[in-house]
Formats: sequence, C-alpha cells, structure tokens
Amino acid sequence: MEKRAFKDRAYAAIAGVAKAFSHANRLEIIDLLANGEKTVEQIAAQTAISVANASQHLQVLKSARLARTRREGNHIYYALNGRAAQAAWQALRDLAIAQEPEVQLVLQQFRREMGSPPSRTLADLTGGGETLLLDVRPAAEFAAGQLENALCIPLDELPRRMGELPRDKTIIAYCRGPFCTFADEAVQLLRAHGYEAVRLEEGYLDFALSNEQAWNTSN
Amino acid sequence: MEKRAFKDRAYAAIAGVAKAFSHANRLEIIDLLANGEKTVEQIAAQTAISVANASQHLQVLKSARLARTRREGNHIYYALNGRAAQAAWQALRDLAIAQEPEVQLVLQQFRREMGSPPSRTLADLTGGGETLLLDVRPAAEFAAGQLENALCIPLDELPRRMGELPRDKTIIAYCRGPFCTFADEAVQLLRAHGYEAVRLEEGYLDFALSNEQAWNTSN
DNA sequence: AATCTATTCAATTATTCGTTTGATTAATTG
DNA sequence: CAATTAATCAAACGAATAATTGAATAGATT
Repeated sequence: MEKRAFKDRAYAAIAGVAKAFSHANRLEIIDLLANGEKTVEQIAAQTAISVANASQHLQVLKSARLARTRREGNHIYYALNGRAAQAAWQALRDLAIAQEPEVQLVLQQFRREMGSPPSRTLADLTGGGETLLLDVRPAAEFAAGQLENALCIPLDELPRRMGELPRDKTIIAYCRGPFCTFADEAVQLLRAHGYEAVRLEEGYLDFALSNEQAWNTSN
Repeated sequence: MEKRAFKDRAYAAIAGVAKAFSHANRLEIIDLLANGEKTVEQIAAQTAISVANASQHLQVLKSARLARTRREGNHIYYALNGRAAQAAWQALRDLAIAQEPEVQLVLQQFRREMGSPPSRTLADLTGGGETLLLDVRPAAEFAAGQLENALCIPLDELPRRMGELPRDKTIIAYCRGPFCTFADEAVQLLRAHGYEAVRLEEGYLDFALSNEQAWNTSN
C-alpha cells in the first residue's frame, strides 16, 4: 500500500464516522443515550420523530459503532458504545457551544424567554451547606448514574413533591445537558413557588466522562 | 421559542459543524493545520488535490469556524481556530482508531508493509538516557511547536544528516500523528543504516493539547 | 393466534456535495 | 505601471447521497 492510498483510506474511514454525527436527529439521540440506554420507542417519542425514522438513524449510529444494542424481551435497548463515543460527542458539542454563533444565540434566547437566572457551573459548587443538588431527569436515568449527593425528583413529579425541598437552601437543578430543558423548567417552576433555584450549566454527561465510576456503573 | 424549535435549531447547528468534519480531504487538512499554519498552495500540495479544490475545502472549514486566516504579503496562512477545534479533531480521530475496524486494518497493514517495529507510546518514555527523541517533520512545524528535548531533522534532510545521531541510543522518531508517514519512513531509513529506531505512536497533536505552553506559543 | 416492538424494504423526495473551469481580486515585484 | 503570483469566486455539472414514510416482515411475549 502506498502512502497516498493509506492516507486516503484512513481519512475516508474517519470521515465515515463523522458523517454519523452530522444530522440533528442523530445528535439528539446520542445526547439521550449518553444519559442511559433507551428503547426505540422511547427515543422516537422524546425526539418527536417516527419509530421507523428513529430506527433508521439508530442503524446509522450502530454501523458507525457509536451505539450498541441489547435485547430484553420485546424491547431492544440502545446505548452509547464506549467512552470514546461519549468523549467525541462532548468535544463536538463544546466546540459548537464555544464558537458557533447560532448555538450561542439560540441558547441565550431560550433561557431569556424562560426568565432563567444565570446558571451556575460545576466549578462554583465547592462550598456545601447552602445548596441542594437536584436531578430532574427521569428516574431511570438517575438510576443509571448521577452526581454525588444529588436528590432525584423527575420534572413531572416536581409539582406534587416540591414540599420535600428545603426553603432555606439554593436549589441547583441539573438534567442531561445544555440542550435539555428539564432543569430550566424546574427552575421556573420552583421560583414561581418562592424557592431560590438556579440551573447547573453542565449536565450529567459532563460529569460522567470525568468520573471513572459513573461510567463503569452504567455503561 | 418553544422547546422543540429550540432543540431542533441547536442540534442542527451542531450538525453543521460536524459536516465540516465529514470529508476525508478536510480531515487531512485539519491534521496538517494542527501542526502549524500553512498556505493554500502547501495544503494543496501535501494533500494531492488542486489549489482550487483546497481553497473550497478551506472555505468550508472557515465558515464552520474550524480554521482562521492571516495574510502575510502574497500568502494567506490558514490555521486551526482554537483549542476546541483541535480537541474535537483529536476526539474524533481517537474514536475512529479505537473502534473503526477499517482504520485499524489500514494502519496495521501499512506498518507491516513498511517493516516497522512496534511503536512506542508517550507513556513509555519516562526513562531518559537510553533514547533520543527525533522530530522528522518539516522545520517550520518544529519551529511552531515541538516536544521537549526533541532534536529536529526533517525527513528529507535525514539521509545527509544521519551522522549527527548517536549510535548507542534508541532513536524515537515522531511526526504529525498516526496517519503521517514521516516517522515510519525515518525509522525504515535509520534501521537500514544500522540504527536502533522506533516510531512514537502519538504525534505532535497529542502532545500539543495536553500542554498549555505548546498551544499558546504556536496558535 | 394475537399482540407488541422493532426492523426492513421500497419508493419518493429532496438536497447536498464535490470538483473543475475560467474569470477575478489582491498584493508584490521589476 | 505592467507583469506576476496567490487565492477566491461564481457557475455549472454530474453524481451521489440522504432523509423520511408507509407497508410488510420478523421476533418475542401473552
């Protein structure tokens, strides 16, 4: 094999992997799977596409080796395939957040319309005591992996379980990541009821990669 | 802006960035730029495509904000735009190397045909004394950033400057990365002349990201 | 057998992508 | 200023690719 052929084949193969990342629906699916395995139906429902369409996209992810499957009875569970896949998604996402104006704009605009207060970052969370970390993702995702010391109240249970929360602490809500709206909605709801609440900028994904245990447990 | 529209716009924008990564020529260009800025002509020559074509690809990279330009006299120099871009390329590359069979296959096959000995990894390089780190990239790339304690002898100067190398040390040659053949060729040449030589698995790119200074100096 | 879940197939539609050509802009040099 | 060098641009071509949907199929469960 000559040099040129070698490079062409290698880079073409990598470009093939990149193609799996270059569709909005697939990115949303990846972001979901990073928070725990899901069935095709769940994925279709949460991304607002048809089951057939979701299945097609999942095949693409699977043949690019970004996802893997596990059968349990009637259901097939899809999961992200390995840390490298998660790391690549995170790097791509952070790149876009850092320098793609459209992404910054849309994030800003959405948060402004939600009336969200400035969100906190993980680095700010050093001091304990005054704050309470609240995970508002679905319970299954919390079970698959969560931040240390976090309390789990899924967004849809929040209205009736709000009483469990202390009124003298700042509630720091987190969810799947920057493009997940659960935490924003939780913050809005909590503030409407007089709680002190802010959103954590990062999501579970950001934590999972930097934490060996979190990955091992759930993936 | 409603939730669905927010997500659709955000993920679509990120997918746009991913598209910039999904062509073999562009990946090769990114890999080049990660080792130092280059003119359009240089890029076209090294990737074996036409200048017009290279220019087109560079426009794509530029509008995805992966590359930026600087004019100096008659030449326009392209460089990678920021650490995030470099990190994303590295993550994608490592993902493909880790789990894409075609990439593994082509790497294996090429090295075997070159008669290369097993390559070393950065982690193995702890002990000093016995080894000499040799940078065989073009001098301009060495100037833009290099590994600590490395000696610079570009591949094309190696035949006549081989005498500068010690015969009692193992020569560890490195270049741009896994898909750059300079180090492989250098190792082949050196061994043919009786030197003890191996290739470093990583390239400059791997080092640059983990080293604040290297990045700051050259980018 | 009936039901549920997911995949596959076929077809449609849309679109996007890459490359080359030839003209053009921009800076430099003699 | 004319000539030269470097890079971009617009247009166009051709090809290929990709996304989505609905219907049929397969696999597992009850």
